[in-house]
Amino acid sequence: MPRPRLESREKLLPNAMRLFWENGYHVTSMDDLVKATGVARGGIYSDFGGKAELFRASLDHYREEIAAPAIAILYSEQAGLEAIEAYFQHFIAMHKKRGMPGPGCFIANSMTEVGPHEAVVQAMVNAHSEELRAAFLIALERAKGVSKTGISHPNFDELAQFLVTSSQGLWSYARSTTDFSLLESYVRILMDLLRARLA
Amino acid sequence: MPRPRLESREKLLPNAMRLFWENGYHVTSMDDLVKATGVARGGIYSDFGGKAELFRASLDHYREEIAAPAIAILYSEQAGLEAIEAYFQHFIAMHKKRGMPGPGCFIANSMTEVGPHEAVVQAMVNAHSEELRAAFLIALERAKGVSKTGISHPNFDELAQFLVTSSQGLWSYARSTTDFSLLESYVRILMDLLRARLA
DNA sequence: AATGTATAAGAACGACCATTCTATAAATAG
DNA sequence: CTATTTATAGAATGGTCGTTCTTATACATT
Repeated sequence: MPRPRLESREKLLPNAMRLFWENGYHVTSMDDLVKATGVARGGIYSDFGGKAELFRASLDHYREEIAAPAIAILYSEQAGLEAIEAYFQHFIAMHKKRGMPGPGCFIANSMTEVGPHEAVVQAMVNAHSEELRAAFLIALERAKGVSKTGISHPNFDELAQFLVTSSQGLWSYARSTTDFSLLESYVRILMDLLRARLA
Repeated sequence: MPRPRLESREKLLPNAMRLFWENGYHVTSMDDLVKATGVARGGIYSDFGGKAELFRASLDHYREEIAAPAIAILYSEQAGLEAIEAYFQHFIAMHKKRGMPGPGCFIANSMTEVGPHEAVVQAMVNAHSEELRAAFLIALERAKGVSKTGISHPNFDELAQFLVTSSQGLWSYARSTTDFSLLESYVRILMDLLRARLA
């Protein structure tokens, strides 16, 4: 006898994620969410409990649907440095499609806006950073494998964390500039620095 | 006949700046500002006009009182790379004093939270980034001067912009981690990469 | 066709917010 | 002392927000 699940309900999370991602937590109102998702107020509350919970679910959804496939690139079979470059190009291609200024990285945005005030969000952000750091480390060690070098190896653990930290800056910039080439330039320089250090 | 300017009024801007810096625009209420600054509601409105204008004035105050002295380090007489390292150490020392997680960079925070929704703020943020980029470029060219190198020079304009972009990530992280050594590690790796590329 | 449930639409509520306004005190100038 | 200006304290206002509640509708099962 139950009425079947509507299509709008299935798209609730992706649509909510997009709003929070683009506009942030505080600027996005429940009214915005109702209008953008096509789901009634009551539906959102019965499915998620409230705005804060929906935000957390959106962040989880981002990690699964957007971040995870990107991180997977770092585990691909290619040589280490090429995988790192592909990781960045993957995100940049997304911003090329959407136009600038872009939404940046939902997780990086949340780190700045709500992380310091919400322990749960902060934990999710840190978990993502740790995942990303581990993936960078794998790729870096593959790059080390083919190094013929002269100078001493860098500290790869620190270098992996550096890549995580540094790339957050790129996503911040993507939100504030219309100059798309800034993103490409960042990757060019980053790869140049890595190659100079590891070659 | 006029009543003299009170001390609390003079500290209005520094106190407001601190609140916006630590908590962001939306989380900071006029009530918070009244309590933290000791200035009556009416005083804030007659001096600045409203919350949005006070925020902009706070951002300007940050550029003058916090950012400008830091940027000045990049113009100091020391060799280029040492000036760049000193710039980062200066900000890190501030976070060491305050404890972690720290406030990050007020401008970087604003870039993420309000930049995309407020054209005036976005222009201020971009102006700061441009100043910082120019200062990094000067320091880099001083570093180039002493290079004895083998490989071709990097593109210094792009490299300066890379430093601006990358460092925004550092300030984001300062807001979300209690691990103070992450900041130091970032600078160690960054300097290591620069030295390997320019030496 | 009748029933029961899940949904939509939006009214209603209480809290909070930015802003304005009023009343009052403090301090200087004449 | 009086007048004037500047400040404080906080009440009042109007709007918006998140949340809850009510009513009506659509649909699958019986």
